[in-house]
Amino acid sequence: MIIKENLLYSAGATEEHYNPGDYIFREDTIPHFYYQIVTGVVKLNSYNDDGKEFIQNIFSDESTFGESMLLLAKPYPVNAVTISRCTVLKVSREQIFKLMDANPYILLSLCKVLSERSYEKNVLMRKITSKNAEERLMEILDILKQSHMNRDKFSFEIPYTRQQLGAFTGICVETVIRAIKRLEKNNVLMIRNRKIFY
DNA sequence: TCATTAAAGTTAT
DNA sequence: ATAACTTTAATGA
Repeated sequence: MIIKENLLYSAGATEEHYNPGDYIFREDTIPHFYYQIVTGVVKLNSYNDDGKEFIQNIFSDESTFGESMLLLAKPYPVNAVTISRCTVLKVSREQIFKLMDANPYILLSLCKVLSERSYEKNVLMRKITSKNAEERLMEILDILKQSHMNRDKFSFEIPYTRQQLGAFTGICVETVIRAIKRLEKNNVLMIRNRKIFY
């Protein structure tokens, strides 16, 4: 959790409810709010000229998203779309700036979040330059697993569909499917009723 | 090696 | 039932 919920409420936070597929904000619009997920999963995506989706990031419970654009007051370069039912706290830009003024540690934790995001992007960019789809996929599986604790083989259920993995890596679904099957043959991962365990 | 297209199978709502 | 997701196969860059 980046900012305590009661603090957000004291800053006039409103609780927003979304159904899967709802847009929280759209590309090219100006940010006016700080968003923090209470429950649910949100993706940041964009579409290329062919209409192919590219997922930039996926966030779930207790994380904030779109904060860098809010601070900069630059138009969103991505859409925020809910993947599941979501409850999200929403605080106006003015109020969140007041909060940061009054609570230096909030500023600090925001800095930390931004640094983390930047670091993750660097790692991702570095890894995603791997040659073939199979290796690229393995790299992002590694990254995803790092966020959850258990290091054991096959202990981590990938919380994404093959389509989402494809949109996340820029690989088409069919290739994801084939690559994953090959990885299963090589004992890198395990498939149990269509769920991927890594 | 991989994207694309098409078509069919499976699961979730 | 319908939509969403997965799978297989053929083709071409």
